[in-house]
Amino acid sequence: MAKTSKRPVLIDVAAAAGVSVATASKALNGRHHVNEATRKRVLDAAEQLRFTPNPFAQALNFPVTGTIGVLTADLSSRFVLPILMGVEEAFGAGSTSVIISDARNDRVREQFLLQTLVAKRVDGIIVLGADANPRQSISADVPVPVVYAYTPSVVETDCSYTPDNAMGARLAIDHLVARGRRNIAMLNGEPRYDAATERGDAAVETLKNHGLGLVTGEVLYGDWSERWGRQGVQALLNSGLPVDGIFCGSDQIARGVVDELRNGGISVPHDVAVVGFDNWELFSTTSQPPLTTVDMNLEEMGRAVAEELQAAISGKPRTGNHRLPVQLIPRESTASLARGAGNPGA
Amino acid sequence: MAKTSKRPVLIDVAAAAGVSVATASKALNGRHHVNEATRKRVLDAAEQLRFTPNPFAQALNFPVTGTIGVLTADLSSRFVLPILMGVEEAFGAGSTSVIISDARNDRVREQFLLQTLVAKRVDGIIVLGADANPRQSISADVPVPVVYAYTPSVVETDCSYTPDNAMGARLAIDHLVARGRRNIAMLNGEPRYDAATERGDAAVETLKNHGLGLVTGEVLYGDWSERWGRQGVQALLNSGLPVDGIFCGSDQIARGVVDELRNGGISVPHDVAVVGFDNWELFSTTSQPPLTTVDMNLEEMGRAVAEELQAAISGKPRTGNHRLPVQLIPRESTASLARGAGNPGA
DNA sequence: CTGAAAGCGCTAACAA
DNA sequence: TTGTTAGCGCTTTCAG
Repeated sequence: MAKTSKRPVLIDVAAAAGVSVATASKALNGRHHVNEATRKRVLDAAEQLRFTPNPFAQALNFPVTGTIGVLTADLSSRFVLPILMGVEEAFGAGSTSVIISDARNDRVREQFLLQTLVAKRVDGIIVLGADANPRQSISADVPVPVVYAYTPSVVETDCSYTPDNAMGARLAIDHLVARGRRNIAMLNGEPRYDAATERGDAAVETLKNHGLGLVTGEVLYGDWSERWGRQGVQALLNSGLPVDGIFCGSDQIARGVVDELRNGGISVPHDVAVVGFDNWELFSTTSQPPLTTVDMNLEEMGRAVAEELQAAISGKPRTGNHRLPVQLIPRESTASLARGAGNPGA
Repeated sequence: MAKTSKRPVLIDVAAAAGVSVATASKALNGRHHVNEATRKRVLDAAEQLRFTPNPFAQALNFPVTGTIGVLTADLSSRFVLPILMGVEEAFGAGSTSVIISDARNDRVREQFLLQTLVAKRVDGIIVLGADANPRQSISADVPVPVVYAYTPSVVETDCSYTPDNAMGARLAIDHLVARGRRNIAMLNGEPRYDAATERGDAAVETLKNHGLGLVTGEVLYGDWSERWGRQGVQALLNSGLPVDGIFCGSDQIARGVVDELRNGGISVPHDVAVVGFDNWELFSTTSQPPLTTVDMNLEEMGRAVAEELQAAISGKPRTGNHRLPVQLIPRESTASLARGAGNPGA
């Protein structure tokens, strides 16, 4: 019968190289005790036939399968995607494939997807949360290592990576103070999010270390919207307080703040310097002026989590919640007055 | 030696049920000629042992592997994610896993990832583009079916799904005309994108069918930004033309348009009705007023592409570029004057 | 209706 | 250094 042009398998390579499958296997895998000339012959044959080993057959012989699962709470979340990209980058180049499953904020669906991942024999699982509040642990439901990203697990011995929100607040406040601002207010997001409270608390503490306090006495909490940014500015203006710096819990808030200040005829950064949070470029770079903001390095977080999972899979698990350093991205909303377009005197 | 608590395998199930592996296999897979009582015993045993078949062993016996690859040009693209979600939804529930790889707009990297996917024995590949311009075909480089989404392949016999941009423009213009607008302008995106020209051309043609023409004589092309929306409005105002409706090539443009009209003291929708494109909710719903816009049903596209790939894998391939219907989402930016907050008199 | 045995493609003892 | 052989876990003829 006609030779159906199937993929070449190891036997074909072995035959072409005039050796046994065992030798071919060893040669291909760089194992010990293979004559260099023989190895070369095998490699050439494999090349010629465009042979790629069947990963399913390989997986059958090994405890690890070369696939990991990413379970997202909500794929459409703004914070999930950059982390996913980091994960993909860390694994994608190598021989590990990344299977994604999106729970769509549904616990039942999540449990189902988890079982599916386990059935597929993933070597490990990354859980990507959409907010910073601790979540239920899945580690006990699953026979493989799990690493949590953005959202930590409530179980302290699980391994999680979350952004260092406190560090972000510290950088922001230090920056404002270094820019000569002393009358600082904070317009924060929703207090039910740990991300908000961590930033708020750290801002207060950092100010205290500078011998300062918030000009409003306390952090102003609202939601994460532009609208709240605008409202907050209104409130500040109405209060008559001498504000010269505003630290916002998110770039969206900051965007509203900057817009409303402009509407009120107040110059940013000359009269008031503004710092955002997230470095969501859609807002931070198109704002007028562009926003100084805190970047959580989410892609980096993805990479870190990927490496941590790799380590756990190879038997070197780490535990606890790791705070990933953030960085300040200085832009014009806090530019030095000397260089700014504002009043050059003083 | 101690029984290391490994996963149960088929032999274990067979033993527990007191049958041979062959029978167990048949029972589990609903094959012919298995006594109902026996089948039940096997199923119970499997349940008890929490047995899940090793997919790698299964794949070794079947031509299909139950995994498909998604190759994205740019994971961070706004258009890619919704499609990916649709794909994930269509496959994720079933037994097919979705492996993602992000080429990051790098041809070399793309080729590499492609080979990796092939090496992993995916049953098929979905190529997710980030813009509407036709792209190079990969179908010849790869021994499995390929379906293109958003970005069609230049090869006409390849199978692609793209949004029906012309339909979107038609819906938008029909809607404006139905709202009584006769002096319509179009502020479009960059002309080097097919998405822009398709929308522009269809808008002109639809107006002609209504016995109308663009108030500016021709489509105004710019880029996809808010800034261009604002500039465009300025230009229209300066021209002194009696504009009462603006169709925008994107929601970002529309957002700029609405903002600038408001700054100019012109009421939306009373004086000028505005229609956007994309239904990017970040802009379309937060705009003041919220934007009537065209939704490309990208998640639906993801589902359609997934089904098409399924079909192709099971030997029923289709070819050609399929235009996916879009829909108009009416919001306040084109509300009826009678119901609007504007001048209630006529 | 059931089971023994072959084999999917590969790796790893063990001989030679 | 190389080849022979026995599996990995499963499905599937083919006898019984």
